[in-house]
Amino acid sequence: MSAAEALPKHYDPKAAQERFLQRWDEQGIGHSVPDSTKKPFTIVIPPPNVTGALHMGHALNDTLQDVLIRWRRMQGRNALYIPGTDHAGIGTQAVVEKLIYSQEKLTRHDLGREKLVKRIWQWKDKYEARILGQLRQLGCSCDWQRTAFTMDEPRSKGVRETFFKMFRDGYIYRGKRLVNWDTQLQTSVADDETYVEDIKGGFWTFKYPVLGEPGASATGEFIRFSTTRPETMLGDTAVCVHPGDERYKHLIGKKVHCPLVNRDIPIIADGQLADPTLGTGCVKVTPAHDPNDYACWQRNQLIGMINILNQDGTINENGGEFQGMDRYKAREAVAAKMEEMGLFEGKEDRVIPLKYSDRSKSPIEPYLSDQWFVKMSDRDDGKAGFAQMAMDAVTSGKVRIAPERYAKSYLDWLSEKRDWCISRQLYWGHRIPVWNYTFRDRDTLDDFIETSFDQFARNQRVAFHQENETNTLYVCLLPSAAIEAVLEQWGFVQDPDVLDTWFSSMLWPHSTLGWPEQTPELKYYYPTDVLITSRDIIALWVARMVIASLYNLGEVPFHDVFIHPKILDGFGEGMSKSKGNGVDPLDIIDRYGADALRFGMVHLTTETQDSRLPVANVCPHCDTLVPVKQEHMYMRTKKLACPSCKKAFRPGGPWPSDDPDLPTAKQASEKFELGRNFANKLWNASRFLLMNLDGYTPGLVDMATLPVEDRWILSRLATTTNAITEQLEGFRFSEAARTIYDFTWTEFCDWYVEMSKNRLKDDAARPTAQRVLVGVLDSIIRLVQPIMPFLAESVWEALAEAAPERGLPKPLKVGPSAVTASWPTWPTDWINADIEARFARMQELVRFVREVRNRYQVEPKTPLQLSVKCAKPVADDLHALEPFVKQLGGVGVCTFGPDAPKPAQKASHVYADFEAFVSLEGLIDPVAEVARLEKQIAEKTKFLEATKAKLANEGFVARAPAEVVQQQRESVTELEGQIAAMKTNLAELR
RNA sequence: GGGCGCUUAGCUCAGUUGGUUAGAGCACCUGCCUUACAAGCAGGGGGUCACAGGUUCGAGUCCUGUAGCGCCCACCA
Repeated sequence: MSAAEALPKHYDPKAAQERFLQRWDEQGIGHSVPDSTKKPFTIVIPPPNVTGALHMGHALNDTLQDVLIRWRRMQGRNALYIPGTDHAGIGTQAVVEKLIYSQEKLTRHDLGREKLVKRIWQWKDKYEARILGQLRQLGCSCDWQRTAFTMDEPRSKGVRETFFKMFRDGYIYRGKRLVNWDTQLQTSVADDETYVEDIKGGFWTFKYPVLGEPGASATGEFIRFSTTRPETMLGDTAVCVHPGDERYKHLIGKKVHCPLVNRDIPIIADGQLADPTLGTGCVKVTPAHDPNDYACWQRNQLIGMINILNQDGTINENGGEFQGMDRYKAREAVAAKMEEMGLFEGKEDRVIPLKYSDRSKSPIEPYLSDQWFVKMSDRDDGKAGFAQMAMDAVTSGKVRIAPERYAKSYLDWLSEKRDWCISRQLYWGHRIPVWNYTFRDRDTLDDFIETSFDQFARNQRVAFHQENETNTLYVCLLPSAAIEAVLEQWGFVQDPDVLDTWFSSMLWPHSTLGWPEQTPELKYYYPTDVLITSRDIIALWVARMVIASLYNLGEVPFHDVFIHPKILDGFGEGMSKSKGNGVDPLDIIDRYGADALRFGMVHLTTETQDSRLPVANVCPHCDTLVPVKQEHMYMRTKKLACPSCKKAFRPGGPWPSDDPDLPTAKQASEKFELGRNFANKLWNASRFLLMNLDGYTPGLVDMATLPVEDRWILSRLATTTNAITEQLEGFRFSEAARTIYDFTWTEFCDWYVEMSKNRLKDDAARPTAQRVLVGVLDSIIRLVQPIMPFLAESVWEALAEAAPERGLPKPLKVGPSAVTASWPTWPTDWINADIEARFARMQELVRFVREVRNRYQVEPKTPLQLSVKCAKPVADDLHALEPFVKQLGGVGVCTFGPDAPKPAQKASHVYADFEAFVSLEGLIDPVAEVARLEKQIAEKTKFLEATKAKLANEGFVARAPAEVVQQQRESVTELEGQIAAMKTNLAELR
């Protein structure tokens, strides 16, 4: 028994993964070093958050990246795929804080900054390892030696440098802004870190008494307004009406009295804030606690702004008698007080949307707070600001976004040119490198700058900003322990905040290459080639990377951005932790193999739409697939009974088990059977070859002397190779997967391999057949390697033993690994339309024979009289049919050629180039055959009429392309011939 | 509210600049353990391309509108 026969009948992905992951590590296939003789190809991973494990979205993203990397590497590019993770400030801190609280009942305030950060680093180490492990399991050929983390030493340097430069150049400024305040975590959160939920709330209507001329007392008139948050009345600084609203026109400019805090506030007109068609048409203005009101204040700054909240959500000293109350208590108290004063007009219940913090799940308060900002708008000197720079990069084509439509979201978002709040009130993150000191008065400050501070004023590592309103000096430093020490000696304190996570991720394409150091890597690999990511972070991340790269290096960070689809669950909803409908990629790898997972991912990556992934739980007791139903989502179902074995289990998913005795199901999805089956098919085709390679000798294959099937498969191979190359160039991943699948399965396995069986038994034909078979298989392995690397490597290894010298047309000694093999290219004249047409005729003949077998239900051993009258003889090609005819077993007499005899009682089949007859003697009732023929004639006639009608249409003949018209004409001729032949046969049969 | 998509076979999806009778995988039916593969082979059934208009010689494909679904952004005193 040969080694080939010892190969298992099924491809074993687990064995392959184990074996080749280790070997690739040893070979260091992903490791890349600058090499001026080769062109680089670089991709940086969108760093997954260290909050948790990879999900299917990551699997998709990382697969696509690795496909491009592996493909370009085969094309001879020096491919670098940089792996890494993101510290994900709020997310990670929240997860760890929650964990610590649940286990030890300690808050971050109990622990303090240093201890908490230490604990988060431990968490990070654990999850980073897990993520990188998953990435490796996926088969990603990353350069593990270049693994980066957004908070490691080199990346921190980049952050510090960038912040310093931006501070120095005036792009970073200190501002008081309204932020989403999480009163529980006591931090501001970004808009994208919040979600909105409808809750039952109240809708109160109150009135303020209108005052007369300045200083005068109440006029007796009232102005009515409504609110869902009465407590904010403590911070009202105006009431606002629409300038065109006749009801209130006479009141504009007058004042009302706010009795809660004993304050007189103006009535202003602002068309953007007040809508005369809503409610009373009048709104109270609380600039410090409402985004719209804040915007109104920006337009009308004279009205002032009053903050009424403490950081923990209680009312501060500006709230008068309500000071110290929680805001929700104060809401009721304020409403009661107003009622007491007779200023309450009514309350209705109303469902109101309330913004929540994604992390703490507590309601967000709009809160006035001191923050750091990056200026996005255009500069005062008229030069393009950051937002404009990023827009120009795309409109000029320096950065191409695919699919194209996403360029619009990118441009739309940037065109708002909104400044970016970069400070976060957290411990976990890059500490803001600014020290400040607030002086007693302006003179003291000026004096300090002139004297003491003078030693730093021109220091290249120091930048400072003097804030005159508060007499505060802000000093930003590049790392310098000495200067820090001096500052602290003077009483300066470092800003307690950390930077928004995106501030470090925006540097990723260059910080991973060592920037700000001028490393050889930066010089060689930068700019990177392609960025692949999901559409939800186009604005947050992609745009900012463009900005940061242009600012730091004057170059775009990448030339192409590919936005991949979103993976939805079986019901069309996005996968998320909160819905509990996620899938662990490792479950899929475990069941179907990494190759199948990758193939599935590539296959679903179409340009137009997102893809649903119906999921099933695998019963841990009996392996039955139990489809996930919608009601299992949102973690509602914690226990399921297997419909087959009746035993209980917990549905699979990303949430932790709270019942250790209940086994957890793994998850499965039929979608990955496609890839698994394909892997198996290719595996078995390889097995077949290996079993038939005895006596294989490498040798030059001469195209001119090859039989038709060889020339056909090579023509198809060349076409397929070209197609896949183009598809990958255009990020048409799904098409590439389908192309290699169809070629391998249908053309190579179903037709070519079958045809080769006969030749392999013929001593004269065997050597060439072996060479072509091996050559084509070798090419298939190469074409499939980027998508299914473990499979490719498995087959490569097996072939290396049996046919170490192979390839078309001239065999060469191959290298040790499919990963480093070259991407195929072929002579253009291999593509041969005539040969393909000839072959198509043969396929038709074969299909006829098969149809006969199936239609007439011939018993396997019953001899069948078959005769094929070829109108255009293809005698030279007939040898290729033998395996198929033989395969049918029952065909006794089979005659081909122009003079093939017609049996007396026969079924007839008419094709474009031939007529075929099968003797019906003893098989079926001729009456049925008559009926079949009549039906077929009717169908063909109907189509013929339709075609003729088309040709009779002057518009069609005049305007359709000539070749289309010609096709129709040929179709008519052919149909007429076929119908005539059928009629003759019908007459004979009768 | 603004923007972007989607709606094609029972399910999941393809469908090039409009052009012969709209495809695949799974599922289904029939027959096969044929010496690579039953995770397979051969054959077959199944679609008014969401709906209504329009442009065109010709529409799954282009335009307008309607309905349903999804995503992004903004907002809701």
